[in-house]
Amino acid sequence: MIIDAAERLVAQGGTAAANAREIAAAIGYTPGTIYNHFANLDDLIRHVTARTVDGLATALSSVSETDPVRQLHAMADAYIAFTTKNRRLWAAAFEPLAKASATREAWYRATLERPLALLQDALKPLDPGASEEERRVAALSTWGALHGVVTLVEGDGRIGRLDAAPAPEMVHFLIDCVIAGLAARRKSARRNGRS
Amino acid sequence: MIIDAAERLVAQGGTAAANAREIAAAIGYTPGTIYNHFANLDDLIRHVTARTVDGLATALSSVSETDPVRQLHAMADAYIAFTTKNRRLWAAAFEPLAKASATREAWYRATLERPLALLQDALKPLDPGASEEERRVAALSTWGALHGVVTLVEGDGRIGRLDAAPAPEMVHFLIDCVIAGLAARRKSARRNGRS
DNA sequence: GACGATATTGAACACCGTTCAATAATGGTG
DNA sequence: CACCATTATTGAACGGTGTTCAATATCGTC
Repeated sequence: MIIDAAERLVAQGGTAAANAREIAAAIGYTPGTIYNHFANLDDLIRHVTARTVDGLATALSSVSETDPVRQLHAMADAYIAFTTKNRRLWAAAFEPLAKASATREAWYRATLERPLALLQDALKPLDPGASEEERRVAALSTWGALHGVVTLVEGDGRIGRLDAAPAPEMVHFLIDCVIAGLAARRKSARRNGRS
Repeated sequence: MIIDAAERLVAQGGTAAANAREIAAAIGYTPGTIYNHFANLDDLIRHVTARTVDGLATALSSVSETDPVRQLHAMADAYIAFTTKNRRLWAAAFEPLAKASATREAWYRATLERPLALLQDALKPLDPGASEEERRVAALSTWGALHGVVTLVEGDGRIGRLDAAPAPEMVHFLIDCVIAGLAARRKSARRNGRS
């Protein structure tokens, strides 16, 4: 319930709008109550972020193309669609923590792993020879690439809104690059006498 | 002089440590003075960020390998080295603005363009047939990819510090992907009967 | 030395996250 | 039902923040 209210406020006005007094007012309580259920505001917003990440994972998992290349591109589109639709929620996920919050709790790490696992699965058919470790690196690199482009093109930090092509086009370019990169790796691995 | 002090404080303790009273104390003035020279704190930190971006551009421009592929990888290394060495300054560049600051002034946009232009030049030999526009997209995508990986692996926001290979390895993987992607594009362009 | 322009001040304002003793509501037990 | 222990909620307070602005000090120039 508290998380609901916080989520709504962040979605509307960013973390700045989701202050203790506003959240409390939104649910008819007083600020003190929040601190009986969460260690601090960062902790609360982290729960909001967990939901957001879960939402991304759901959005990504609802993509199901048969062709691996199409699948990857469709996931990239879903990623862009989700992050632009939930702009402020997504931005909140990357804001600095005032106090080092407990971002290492098992349940929270597991949440962050979900979208990563989906990406990893999608990459599998494109690089069948790779180890789990290699695939994880590829998946994280790909996620990072998507994230970075969105930040640079759509983000409104001190660096951001750099003039360029629309984000989807750039992201598709990068996806094609990753596909080409994986293909090149397979080829060179075969040349060096691997399985 | 104000910028100097702010830069030092951000480098040491992040933007949280660079508050008006601390900055003023560091230079022997009072908070009010800062507001005679800058519209607000965001504006001041933006000047700090401009310096940081300039520093990155300088770091990137000092890379000069003869082989284009080596050049790109060396630039990626320089990027990682710079952003990890100046962790807090770099993080400040992507923090949200409290009040929509004037991030669109010409001199500021020009500063942001500097590292991008260097990347664009480095990409030139790898995709000689591309238009300026295409190259800009490629450069921005590449920057985004680097940025995203660093954020995911080294960032300490609510999403960040995801377990993976060290950032340099992942970044080199991505650079190889971009190179492969550009090569693939050249090939397909030639196949389709281009110059 | 006097005067206008400029720079600096410091106290105040509104707001923030957070704490905690006091208070209210709750629920199980005889 | 009455009782009490447990739990939840409160609201006032504290120290901190960015920011403003009339009053003050400093400076350059004639």
